[in-house]
Amino acid sequence: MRYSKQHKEVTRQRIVEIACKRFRKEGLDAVGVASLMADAGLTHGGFYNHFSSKEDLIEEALMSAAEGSRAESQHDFETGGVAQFIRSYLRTAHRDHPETGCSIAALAGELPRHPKATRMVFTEDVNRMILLIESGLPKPDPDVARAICATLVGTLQLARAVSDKKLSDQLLKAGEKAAIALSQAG
Amino acid sequence: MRYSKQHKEVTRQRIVEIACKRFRKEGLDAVGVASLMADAGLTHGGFYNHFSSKEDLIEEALMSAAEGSRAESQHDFETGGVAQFIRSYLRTAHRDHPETGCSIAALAGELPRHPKATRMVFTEDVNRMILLIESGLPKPDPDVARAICATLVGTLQLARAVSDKKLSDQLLKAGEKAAIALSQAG
DNA sequence: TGTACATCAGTGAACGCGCGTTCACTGATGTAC
DNA sequence: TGTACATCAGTGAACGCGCGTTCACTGATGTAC
Repeated sequence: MRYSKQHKEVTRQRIVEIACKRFRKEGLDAVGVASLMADAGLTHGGFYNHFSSKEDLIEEALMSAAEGSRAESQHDFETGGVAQFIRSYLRTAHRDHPETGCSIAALAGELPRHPKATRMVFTEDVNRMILLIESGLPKPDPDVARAICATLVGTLQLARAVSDKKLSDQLLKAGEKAAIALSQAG
Repeated sequence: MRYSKQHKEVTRQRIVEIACKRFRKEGLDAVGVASLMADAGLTHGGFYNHFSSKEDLIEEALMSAAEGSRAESQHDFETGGVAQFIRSYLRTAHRDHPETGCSIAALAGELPRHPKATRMVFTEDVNRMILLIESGLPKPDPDVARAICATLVGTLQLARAVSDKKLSDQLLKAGEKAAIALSQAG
């Protein structure tokens, strides 16, 4: 079955989108190639028509996830500055839906064990997030932006990991308060 | 071969200790039962004489890791207060040696996908770390302690995940500065 | 004190399963004549 | 316009491998007599 011109690219994008969501929700290792392709309505053999390896797809998915988040983040900054971005990042809906959320928070824990190339894509995303935060500070300071980034990521991760819902909510609130204080202190 | 009275307990502790290190370094999923037992000088079949499942060992290892860190942390607090604890937590040696470091930072990313029982042990550890930080604050405030905890964990995770050594060092420095500022602001 | 036996930590083959990857194949459609 | 052929996205069986777990077995030593 030969397909129309753009067909292959459309399929490829569908796979990347699905991977992008499932990686953030289930983790990089837990999502298998076969299960991913089944989700896209295909069989696993065709995977290698689109990607040279699973690691290759991971890189693509990381880039795609970052691109998706950027639009949302920039909207927050435009409407309410860095404080709005912080509140939006640490809202309970973000904690409860990693599949559409920040890939940095979702995947930071797995990345140290992945190849350099993958970590470089991730590092790009981290740099972009730091720059975005810095640009929203009353007195731009890269160190403050780095610390706010780390606070947001750490808060979201802990809020997702603990089994106590009350503590999880408290972590989000405490992280929000501290991140906003840091952003204003400069 | 029948062994002396304490022999079984000694072996069990050896397995827990090795697991404790390797889980933090390689991740919970990446460390297999067989490889773990080989590291302890045993074969994999005997594993179930000591633990009911791999998840059971994970719980044990989490408790053991937390206990090990506590002594070290308390020493930091006694000698230099919360500022010393923060500096010690964010030193490059801690970033570079997860196997002997904080299990919260090392495993937070994997925990959301583990059973409730495991997450409860983890939550206990998080609570203890928060209480320890709070007790060292000039004006004890649980929210400040929670935020500092999140900042430390997030900073260490990002510093470990990025591929750019310079950025990694900058993150540690920025996190340290911000965490100390938070601890003093109360 | 000497012997027979019970104990049980540790062994290693085997279980079913899912993993990432390879590869010979299919067959609908675009292209060349 | 009609036919023969090349293309190539997608198929599905198969590869070797490691996983967590089970189980019949071993054999040195503690215990009972």
